Amino acid sequence: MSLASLVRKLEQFVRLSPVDHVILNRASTERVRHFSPRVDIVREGEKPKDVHLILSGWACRYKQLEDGRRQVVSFFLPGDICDVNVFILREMDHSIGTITAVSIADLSREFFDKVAAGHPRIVTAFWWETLVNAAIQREWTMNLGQRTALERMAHLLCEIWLRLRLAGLTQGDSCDFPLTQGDLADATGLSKVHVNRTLQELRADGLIVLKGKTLAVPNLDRLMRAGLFNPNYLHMDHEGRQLDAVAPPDAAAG
Amino acid sequence: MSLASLVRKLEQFVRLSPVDHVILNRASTERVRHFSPRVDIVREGEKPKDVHLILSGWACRYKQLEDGRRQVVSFFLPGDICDVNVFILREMDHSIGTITAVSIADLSREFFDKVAAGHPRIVTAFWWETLVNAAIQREWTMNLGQRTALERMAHLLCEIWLRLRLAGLTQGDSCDFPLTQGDLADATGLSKVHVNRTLQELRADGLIVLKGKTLAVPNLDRLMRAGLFNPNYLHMDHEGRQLDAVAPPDAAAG
DNA sequence: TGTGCAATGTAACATACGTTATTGAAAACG
DNA sequence: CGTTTTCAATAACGTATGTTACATTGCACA
Repeated sequence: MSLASLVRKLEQFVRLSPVDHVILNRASTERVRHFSPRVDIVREGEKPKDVHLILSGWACRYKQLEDGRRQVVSFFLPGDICDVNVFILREMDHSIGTITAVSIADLSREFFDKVAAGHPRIVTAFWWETLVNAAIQREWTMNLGQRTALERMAHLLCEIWLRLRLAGLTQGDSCDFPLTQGDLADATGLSKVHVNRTLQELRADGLIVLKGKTLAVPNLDRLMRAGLFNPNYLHMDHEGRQLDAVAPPDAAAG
Repeated sequence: MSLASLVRKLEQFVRLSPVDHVILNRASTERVRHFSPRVDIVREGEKPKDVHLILSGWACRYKQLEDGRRQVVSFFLPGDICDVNVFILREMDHSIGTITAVSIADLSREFFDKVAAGHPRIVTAFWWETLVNAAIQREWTMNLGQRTALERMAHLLCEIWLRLRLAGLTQGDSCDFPLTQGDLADATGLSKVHVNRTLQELRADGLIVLKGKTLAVPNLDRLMRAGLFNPNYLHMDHEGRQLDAVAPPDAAAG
């Protein structure tokens, strides 16, 4: 449906040329697939073939132990790219599953080769995406290692909120929120029961309004304080800073 | 001192040309700096300028909350590259500090530009390094979120052991191990006291011999089982699989 | 070659969070 | 349109791990 979220996000950081837009647009409409909620897009152990761009819907990366313990290690929102250049690796070390119904575009190795050879601004934008994803993963490590249940949950909600907002998917102080308490448990390393307790506490403190599949954040600052949330790791502070490409000019001659 | 660990690691994955060797060799001898144990190389909030290659010694990435809680989010061993292309970002979202005395080579933006323009095998190797680091960070998320203290510690020790072995830094079943119990606590999200208890238990089970600054692993398989350790995420299984570059042939004409 | 400081080890006690179980309310479904 | 399944809510109870405190060892350095 919407390549808009990706472009909106990337352009926050690098100004893309008209040709860049055409390239991205073509790539994201050529090979589109649709998935139901709660199914796997990719499974651990498979050979990675294409890179997936989330066009609509929510998905997650997760890992599982033999005894069934499951950890969600990241969420994918519209506009997110699963892993630039994953096909370099021989096999997947994790699975990717949908939360809601999802449409994705499959981006081929050839697409990335073409980008690498002739579209340095997109290369820079993809490196930015890669570095931010790494930063998010580090922050999750911090979240699980050091924060209490309440802080952890507040932090996660702040992150999702800001990422949705960057993708243009919030309306006023509320947004769609399809995660179940079970999903939140798998993502925070807490039990479902304790997730419930924690959400009750956040509600009681007036930090969130969560009902059905809608989340409202009446006061983001307060929620951020509760989660000891420092947005620096999302590297969103780039308004007006329209970088030129990182690759040298001559590489752009393709 | 030793560029060897980096080259050894990368060549596990991609065959580098003689010219590639020269490039890497020059980059890693030009701008070398030395640091004492327990000092910061980079601080959160600073503008990233160069990329750091660890030539010798151990370092770590860490994040800290205002109240002092500290999480080590990764360890750097000889041959590790801190973050390919970090200078794309406006400021660091974490700090990098030494554990032991450390020497690093500073790799400039120009170096990466040159590599991107004319050395596709190194580009591939750097993407591999980047993707593996991301996989390691995900596994840490899993480790902190789902594993018990004993599993977590065993898992961490397995990872360090295998990474050291890949870098050629183990001798038989033992290796240098400069981490204090405090470091292990910060990395595993456990208290120092509980780290001590956990190490005692691993010792009692004959899974490790840890004394002074030396670690021995008498039976890696048993330690791996104790940590529910699946090495797939390190993507080391590439013997004989000498990939050609990912970038298209024409880009190699530099 | 002591002497001081950092690192390790241990005990007693506290608690945040997990587990199991049950209930009611929504969704999903045939 | 009833039936089934999933999800949320809550209670009672259990435990892995945290906290505080102090003793011991080891090592850097004067």
